This record gives sequence, C-alpha cells and structure tokens, in this order.
Amino acid sequence: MTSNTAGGPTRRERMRAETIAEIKASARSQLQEHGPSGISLRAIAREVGVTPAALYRYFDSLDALLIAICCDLYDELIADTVAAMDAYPKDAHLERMKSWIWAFRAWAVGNRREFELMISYPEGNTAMSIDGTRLAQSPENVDPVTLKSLEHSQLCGREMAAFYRKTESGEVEANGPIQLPEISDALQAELLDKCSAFIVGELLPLEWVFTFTSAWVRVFGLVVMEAFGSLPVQDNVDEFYKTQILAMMKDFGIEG
Amino acid sequence: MTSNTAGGPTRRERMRAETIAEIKASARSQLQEHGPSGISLRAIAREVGVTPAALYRYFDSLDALLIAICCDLYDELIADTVAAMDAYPKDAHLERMKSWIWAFRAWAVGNRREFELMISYPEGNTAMSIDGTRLAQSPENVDPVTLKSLEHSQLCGREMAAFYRKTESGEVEANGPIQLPEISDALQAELLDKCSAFIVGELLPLEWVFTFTSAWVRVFGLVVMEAFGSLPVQDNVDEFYKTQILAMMKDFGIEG
DNA sequence: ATCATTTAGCTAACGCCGTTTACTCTAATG
DNA sequence: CATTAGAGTAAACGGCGTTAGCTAAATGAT
Repeated sequence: MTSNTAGGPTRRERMRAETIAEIKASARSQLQEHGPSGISLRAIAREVGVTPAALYRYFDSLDALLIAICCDLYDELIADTVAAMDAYPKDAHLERMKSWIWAFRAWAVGNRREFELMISYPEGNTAMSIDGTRLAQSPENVDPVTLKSLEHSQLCGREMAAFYRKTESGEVEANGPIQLPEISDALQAELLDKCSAFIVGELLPLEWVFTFTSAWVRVFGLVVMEAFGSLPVQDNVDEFYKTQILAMMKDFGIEG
Repeated sequence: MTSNTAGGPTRRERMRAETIAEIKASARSQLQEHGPSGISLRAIAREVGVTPAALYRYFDSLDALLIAICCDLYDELIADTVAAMDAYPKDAHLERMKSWIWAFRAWAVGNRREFELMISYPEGNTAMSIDGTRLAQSPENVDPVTLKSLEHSQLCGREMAAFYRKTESGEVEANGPIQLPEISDALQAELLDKCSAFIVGELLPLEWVFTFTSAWVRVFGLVVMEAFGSLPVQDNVDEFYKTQILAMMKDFGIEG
C-alpha cells in the first residue's frame, strides 16, 4: 500500500512530491533563461543537489519531464483563463470570450519560452492540436498534452455555444454570423465533427461553427506571431488586438 | 587575390563551394529526418567523410550553419513563390496574391521541418519578422534571415500596392476595403511606417494597410497551424483555405 | 623552379550532455 | 526485528560542440 491508514499522503509521498516540485521548478527556471533546448538534466541535478542518475527515480527521461512540464503549463494557462473569464458574470458570454483571448495572449507573451515549449512539443508537434478524429477513435489513448489543449479550447467554445443558445431562444438579439461561402459536404462534416462536437461540446449550425473556427485561426495567428516576435505591429499591440477582436465580433453579427 | 586572371572561380573556390554544398545537403537531410535539434556537426562530418573539426573551416559554429541554411530555405521559398505568381500575367494581381498564399502554404507543409527551423530561428526567434523600426534605424545591420523574410512578405505586399493603384486610377472597379474601426494616431503611424513603407514598399491609405495586415496575420496563422498540425480541419484543408481566402478578399471589397 | 603563405585537413583533448548499470544505505512495512 | 522498496551514489558509455596545435598540400609571388 502506498498510503497510511489515515488516508493522507505518506511521509515518503510528501517528500517525493516536494522533490518533483523542486525538479520542475529548476527546469522551469532553465527554460525561462535558456529556452526549451537549454533544459538539462545534469544542470537540474546540480541545482537540486543530487546526482543526475537520481532524477530517473522521478522521470523516465528528459522528454518525460518536458511533457510533465507541458501539462503543468497548460494547467497554468487554463487556470489564468478561467480566472479572467470569471471576472465577468456567467451570462456575459461576449465579455468572457474576449477575456479568453486576452488571457491567452497575456499568458503566451508573459511566458514566451514556455509557450515555445508548448507549441514545439516533444512528441512530434501535436500541441495546441484539436484532432477530433483521434479523440473520437480512442478517447483516452491520446496524449495528455493534447487533452489539456482541447480543454483550453473548450473554455471558449462552450462559451460561444451558450451565447448561441441565447440568440436562438431570443433572449439576446443578434443578426447571427456572416453568410457562409459554399462549403462541400465533406468540409461541413469535418467542421461539425471536429470543431463543433469536440471544441464546442454540442452540435451547432454550420455558420456558427465555421465562423468560430475562422476566428480561432485568427486568434492563434495573433498569439503565435506576437509570442515569436513576428507581429507587424509592435508598439500598439493592445489596440491592434482590439481591432481584430472587433472584426471577429462583426463576423458573428455583433457590433461592439 | 582569391580569383584567377580569367575572373572565374579558382579551382579551390570551386572545391570549397562544393564542400559547403555537401555540408548543407547533409544537414538538410538530417533536418528532414530528425528535426531542427537533430542536426549534428559530428553526424554531418561522418556523412561528408571528414573530421568534425574540419567543418569549422566552413562555418564558424553550428549556429552559423543553421543560419546559412535558413537563408537558403528562404531563397527556396521565395523562388517557389515567384514561380507560382509568375504562372499568372503581371496584371492579374488578385490571382498572383492568391498564388502567393498557396505557394507559402505548399512550401511550409511540404517542408515542415524546414519551416520549423525557420520560425524557431536560432537568434532569439526573430524570424518571419518584419520589424520596420529596426530596419529603418540600421538598414544593413540587420540579420540576413530577417531581410529574406521581409523580401518574402514584399512579394505579396507590392502586388497589393499595384492592385490598389489600379483601383485608384479606375482601371479596375472595386468597392475598396472594409470600413475601418477607430484607430489611434499611434497605431495609424505604426501601420503606415512598418507595414506600408516596408512591406508594401509605398505609402497606401490606412484602410488598405490595415486590411492587408489583418489578412497577413490570418494567413500566417493558417500556415503555422497547418504546418504544426494544429489546424482544426485536416481532411479538407484545401477547401478550408479557399474559404478563408474568400473571406479576406471580401475584406478588400472583392467578390470571388 | 623555388620559396613563402595560405588553406584544408587531421589528432587529441576539454567539458558538456542523456542514459544505464550495479551497488549502498535508509526508512517504511509486515 | 527482518525484509523490502525507495532514494541515492559512483562510474561508465557514447554522443555532442568546440578549441588548439600540427601536417601536408595547393597556391601565389619571385
């Protein structure tokens, strides 16, 4: 048994958890200082005051450590995002969606190195991915980082779904999303399956899903470009974001 | 002197150029197989049939080699893009701009590893950057990769400028870009300076610059997401791109 | 043709790195 | 109290980027 009769964590378990935290903290500081490729087990061992080999009692490999850190980072991002959204009441869907974007941006820019690690994720660049197909086929056999990424997306997707329901019930009046271009059956199915079902959490009309997906790509582009220093605008980024958000809102048929 | 009387390259120069090409080719194949971090000087030396130390006669460091490769990759991308654009007549600006996007996408997806290297560029992630400020202050003191990136952007930017001129002269009729949101003087100045002056090559009305910049971010988002496997749509990407291009065209006041 | 110089390459080493193996001690378990 | 599982160590293996010093060949000038 790994826990005592009181049900609480064993002394050893506490120690272990503390050591793991120490290791992660050291790795994190190296990440911030030297980037993803600058994380070194030996350097961590030195800082923690232990032999390099000892780290293998806690992580199977450097890659495993990086993945664990990725998960933590997503948890951080998600926590920040939830907190930012909860600054507004539960029915202020628009403000909450805006908050989602701002929180995403703020976190990525405030943690550039970390964000870099997340998108150039150890396991073949599948981070920030929302591959509904793989998820549908084996819901639990998918890597944890992808799941966290999905969780993050859903914070925004479900908010939009709630907003849609309000417009549908007439509780909120809106013109609805922009007119759709012609879309083949195949693409329609894919949008409904992958985006609607998995990100949004429920099936929505195609126009909503399409507009949401388009907006999602725009936001991702903004955040990645800013974090990687490729954004054309650099001194007035806040305002530029606001103009982009405005444009996306317009696509949803919302003014302001 | 480094060249003979005939003016052509010396025998040694030819040999040297050939060796450099061999080194780059080996590095490239390693890049394709193991990703950016899988490029190893020692492995290259093994493949080229030479001692690791010998490589330092050709490149100051691994980083220098990576930068050189980045430059080559940009040249490749630019050449592909130019070829794709030139499949249409010089005055078919719209088709040429679309070609630019398609070429960008095709190259990034067809050379994922290479693209990865370019955006997580050795020197502190400044790739794909179009920082007009730095350029304006010291036009020639900027790293070569950034210059190439700018060159690539300009292929599209100048095309749009040409299109703008045609609409201005009445040679082509168009409604012009979407209505602008309110934009502060500071952001206006930045858009005009960095985007208009450097990417487009001439000063354009704010509405054109703004619309172009917004579109640029969207395209970048699409390409990065697809190359990194994060695009929500995965089976009907071509069509999804087309819908996005259509939307951007609409922003310019163009139908179809 | 000879000499001086540049250049390409080598060997050997330094100090990093991730990872494995075998061994020791210590603390919790039964 | 004996046993055992866990945390830790020392030492090694093979790999890495990089440097220093040497050798030999190709080049350019005399």
